[in-house]
Parts: sequence; structure tokens; C-alpha cells
Amino acid sequence: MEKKPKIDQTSTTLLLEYFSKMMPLTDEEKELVASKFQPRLYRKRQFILQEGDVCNVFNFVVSGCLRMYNIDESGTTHIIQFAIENWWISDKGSFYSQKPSALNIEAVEDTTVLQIKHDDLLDLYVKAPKFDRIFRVLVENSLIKMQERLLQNMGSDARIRYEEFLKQYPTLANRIPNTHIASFLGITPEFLSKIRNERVSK
Amino acid sequence: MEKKPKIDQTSTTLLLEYFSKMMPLTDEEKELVASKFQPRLYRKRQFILQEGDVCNVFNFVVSGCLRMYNIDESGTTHIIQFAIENWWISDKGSFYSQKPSALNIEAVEDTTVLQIKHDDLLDLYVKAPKFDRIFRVLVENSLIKMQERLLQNMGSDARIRYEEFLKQYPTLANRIPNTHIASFLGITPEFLSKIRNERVSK
DNA sequence: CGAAAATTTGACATGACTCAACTGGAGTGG
DNA sequence: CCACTCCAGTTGAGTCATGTCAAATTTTCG
Repeated sequence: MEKKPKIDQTSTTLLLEYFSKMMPLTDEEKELVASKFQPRLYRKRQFILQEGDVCNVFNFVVSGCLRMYNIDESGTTHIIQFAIENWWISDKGSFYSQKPSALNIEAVEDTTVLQIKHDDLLDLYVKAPKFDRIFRVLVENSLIKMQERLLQNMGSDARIRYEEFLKQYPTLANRIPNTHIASFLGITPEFLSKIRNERVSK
Repeated sequence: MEKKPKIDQTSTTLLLEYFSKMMPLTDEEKELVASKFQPRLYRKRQFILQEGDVCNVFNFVVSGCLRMYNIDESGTTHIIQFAIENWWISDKGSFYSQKPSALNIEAVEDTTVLQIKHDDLLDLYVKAPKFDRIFRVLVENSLIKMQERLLQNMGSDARIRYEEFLKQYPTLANRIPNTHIASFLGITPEFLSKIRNERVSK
């Protein structure tokens, strides 16, 4: 019999702090946030979103780790993004168009998220336009990161990309299987293994 | 003696239409936009932004074509984005942090842009919060495209990427040198030439 | 403990790069 | 308007980074 996972009902505090750092919130805004975001726990290997489904929620990771990926025609998995504590993850394309997603979001560890539904987010934007600004800034930052990633991928060979990954996500490397790192870097697990091997002997 | 380039003073109309399609504007907002965006013409090969400078303006392309790229340690050029009519281009990282950029933005053809300065954009956000929303949506769309691009780059080989490029930018392919297409696709011009050769004979 | 998942290793295949040489067209100055 | 340069594109030979496949080994976790 499985244990029923306990969800920390105070997790909203983390999100409120997160928002407040970006821009002070009034009490009403805080209540609005608290009322619209729902905590939810996913077990390792559980899916938050599956290919073919519409992405109905925005996820804010309270604890744990998620990966968002697609599977190409030849069956290879490509990880677009990891999300750990204090990161956002969702397929924005599917979310805003409300069309089926080509992406999967899956728990790499047991993970607690705060979720807001599509309609609730739109409503939040209307009731508190401040969130237009907050989310504008969030998305800008994601875009900047994504651009850097694209350049890394085009400009450096696999060894360097791996080194960069270790620098940028020092904590992650020990928490997740190398297979995932490989499919984030855009190489095969076998090749990553060979790279790691070289490193050790040096 | 060079001809003095003429700038279409009515180009703002295009931008106002563009905004209005996303979200209706009041007359005051329209005036605000008209007062803050300045038209400017760049000649082919002229730089809008150079590596090492701070990106001080947001650019909206009225006509022509720009490319944004970086040059990696080994001297190879990587094009992040083209911008043609009705597209936005700027190094958001540098723009918002006001730190020197690692990117270049250069005119591929004679190009007219509408520019808004950093402080003016912040002021616009304050005076008309509607633009927080408009730019949130714009950036979301850029992010979605950038994600697709990353996946393309990781998932498909050069031939397929080239076919996709032709589908996605049918007009561009005839307007710009193949060298640029190659450095957008992340391959060498020589290899692109070989791919194109194969296509013809089929 | 046992099954499933992750990692490693090696032989071989291949997509894409490098370099160098050549061609043709476009722009520029005399 | 010609001559010249420069830039873009092509071609080929050789090389290198990374992929494929299959098998053996190790780790993880129920």
C-alpha cells in the first residue's frame, strides 16, 4: 500500500516571497495568489503533461525537479528545460493556444508544484495587471537563457557544453541520471560516458 | 557623394496597426507611442548594435531585414534571429541589464526601423501598463519560437533543417546570401552548398 | 534479493567540418 | 565602360566529432 503523500500547505509562502522580490504585492494581491495557486505533489516518473494533451496549468516548482522534453521522429528524447526549486515550467505554446502539446513534463524526483489554471491566470492578469509585468519579466529572463543555450549548442563541442552544464547547474548533476544530462546537452548517453571518462583520468 | 536616405515619417502607422491588432489603444496611448518611437534608416552592412556596446533600443522593423548574431571563440558566426517587416529585434539581456552585449545586429538590406530607447520603454510601461501585457505576449511568442528552433537544431539533421527553413521563411531565402542561412542553421556554407546541390539533382 | 534502469566499453559507421583551389557575379574606381 | 577586386558559391580530398549497435557491468530500489 502506498503512502499518501503529504503536501505542505504553506508552500504558497515561497511563491509569495518570490513575487514580492520582483515587485511588492498588496494584501489583496497576495490573497488572490493564494486562492488561485494549488499545491500538488508528483511522484518520480509521474507526468505533469503528456504529449497530445493540452497544457492547462502553469507550474511553479516548490521542491524537487521536473524535466520538459520532446521525442523526435527517430525516437530520441530532447530535454528543453529542467525546473528545480523556484523555477517555472509549462508548455507556453500549448497553454496560450489551448492546443495539444508535443511536449512532456515529467517528475525526475518527487516534486511539489504550485499550479494555476489557464482561466485563473487570465483572470489574475485582469484583476491585477501587475502580474502582466511580473510575467513579462519572467518570460524575458527565460528567453535570454534560451538564447544563451542555443548559442552554446551551436558554438561549442560536447565536452565544453558538459563543462558549462556542470558550472551552471552544480547541484543538479548529482541529483539526476546522466542520461538526462546527455539528452539536455544534445548527445547520446554513450558519448557522455566517454567524455566523463576522459575527465576522470586527467 | 552619398544620397541622403529618406525616412518615411508615416512608418509609425504600421506600428500602431500592429499594436492595435493585439489590443485596442486609446488615442492617448497612440500619441504616446508616436512620441516615443523614432524612425531610423540603416544601410546594408550597417550595425544597429555592436559587440561590446550596450543595447540601448528596442527595434521594430518597418521594412528591410536585420540579422542578430554572435561570433564564438573559434571565429564562427552564429545567427540567432533574422528580423523582417513587423518583427522585433534587440538583445534583451543587454537591454534590461544595461551591460555590454556579446551580440551584433546588422542590416542585411537597407532597413527602416522604429526605435524606442530604454528609458522611454520603461516610462511607457509605467504610463500605459497595457504595454506590459502587449510585450508579455510578444516575448512569450518569441520564447515559443526559440524553443521550436532549439528542438529543430537538436533533433534533425542539416538537410531537414534546411527544408524547414525554406518552409518557414519562404521569402527570405531569395533575399539573403546562403552564407547567412548556413550560419542560422548552424552549418558551414560549404556543407549547405552540398545539400542544395543534392536537392537540385533530385 | 531480483528486476529494471543506468552506465560503460568497443568496433564500426557517418554527418559535418577543414582547407584549399576554382568560378562567377557584383560593385567600384579610373 | 573596362579592369580589378571582393564576395558568394562550388567542388573535392581528407579528417574528426559524434552516433549506432550490441554486449557486459553496475547501480538503484521496490
